[in-house]
Amino acid sequence: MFEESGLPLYKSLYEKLRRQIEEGIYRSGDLLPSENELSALYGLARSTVRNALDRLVNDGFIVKQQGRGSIVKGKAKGVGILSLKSTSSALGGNLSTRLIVKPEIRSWKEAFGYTISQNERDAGCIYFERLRLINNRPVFFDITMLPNINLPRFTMHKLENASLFDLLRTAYQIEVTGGVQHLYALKANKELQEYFQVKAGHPVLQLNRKIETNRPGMHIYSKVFCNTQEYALFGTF
Amino acid sequence: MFEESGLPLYKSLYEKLRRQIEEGIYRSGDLLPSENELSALYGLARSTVRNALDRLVNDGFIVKQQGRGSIVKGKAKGVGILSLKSTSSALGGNLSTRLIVKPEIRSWKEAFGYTISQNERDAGCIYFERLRLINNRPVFFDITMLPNINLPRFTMHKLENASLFDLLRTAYQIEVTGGVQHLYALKANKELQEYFQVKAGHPVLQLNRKIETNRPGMHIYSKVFCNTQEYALFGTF
DNA sequence: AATTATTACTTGTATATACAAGTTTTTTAG
DNA sequence: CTAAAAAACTTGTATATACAAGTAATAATT
Repeated sequence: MFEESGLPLYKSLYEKLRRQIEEGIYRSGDLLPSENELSALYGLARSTVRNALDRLVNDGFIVKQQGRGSIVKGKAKGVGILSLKSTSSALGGNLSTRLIVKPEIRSWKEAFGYTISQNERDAGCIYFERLRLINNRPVFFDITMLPNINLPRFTMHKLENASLFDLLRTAYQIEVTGGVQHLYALKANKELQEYFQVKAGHPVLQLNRKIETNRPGMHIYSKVFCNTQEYALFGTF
Repeated sequence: MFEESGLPLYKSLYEKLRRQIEEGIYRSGDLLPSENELSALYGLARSTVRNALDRLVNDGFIVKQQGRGSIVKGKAKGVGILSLKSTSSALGGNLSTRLIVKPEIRSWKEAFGYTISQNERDAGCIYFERLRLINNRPVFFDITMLPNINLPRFTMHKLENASLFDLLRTAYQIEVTGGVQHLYALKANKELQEYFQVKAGHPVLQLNRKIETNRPGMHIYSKVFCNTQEYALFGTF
């Protein structure tokens, strides 16, 4: 079944099930086929199936219950805090992104207070700024920096919506393994007042993150400002 | 070695290694004994050792590197956002907690906008409020609510520092499995102005959380206000 | 018909084995 | 002494097997 993909068997099964959940083939509350059924279906040992399911549990796609089965949750865990959600109504397809600074190669200046390694400094910095709008109203302003290590044609990709981590995972096999984050509440400065169309003194949420990946020594540095008046910064963990 | 504990073997090993890391027997950067060594040391199959190590990886205590070994990180992942850290200097032993409302049994009114199940409603609500001070200056004010299900003598325990989750894990075998959180920046109201000793208009960070546990249907509801002027809300993930 | 006991099915725990892939140390060759 | 090759480690992937523990469906009993 999975022979020619080059990926490990458990990873192929993980991606297949993940895709099926994201495409709605399995819906929230559904039971996945049992471990023995998946084992027979794809000709894998039960341990291999369990390895794939363990990762789906870790990523928040399913929960398991002894005696019952694997229950689909339907949505992935966020990366720390990343996802966003309306405080009032469901967030439809009204999310848009405006690139303030298109992805470009720079030299490193600073990384929001986090320390960067010599490797990262030598590689140079991919830098971009985005303003995100919900229903055409600006809600998030974020700055992202990452080292330019083995990322051919990165600046060619569109960086819209929340696709950065999907792009890194599917195109470069880079996965997020963890990180640290710092949160502040502050008053909007002039730049943010302009971006968010708010008055002086308006409270704004600031989120700084240093994100670890499965590439040793490669981190993603991110700074997000959020106008939480109508929309909250939302996350699952 | 672990026969009489009643716990599964992999869990006993997990707890043992976790304890050793937290007590500083293994320091950050150290290598744990290899899987084969642990296997021989405690008379366990390598799979069982790997099960324990996988959990240590998930909890952020170690990272593994193929060909090298299991490298100790030394600090656990926070529960979503929970830990706190000074923005200027290292946080010494100067953290103290003042119980504003001692743990008491109430009936449920609301749960910070989150929906609670009928089971939880029937069980009643354990409620408490805490003010946390760093160097005798108030920084966090939090309200916690959880259903009173099979928690004998809970209100007898001291709830100081960040011990709630340790208490639940060690005394009641309750572990956090995930959750959702919402973040806002807002201006301090009169109550918070008093608690934090700040002026009107001061920006304050608010964090609402619904935390899932390994007990199906049991959640912890938490609301935290934070004065981030000197200390940031800090978390690892 | 309702209750109880049994059975079948589910995930959880545990062991044993084998080889692949990556890293470090040791040995060997120059 | 240096550099390459080999060996001896490490974790990663994969299979096969067995029984325990929890849940759901079925059969038996009252």
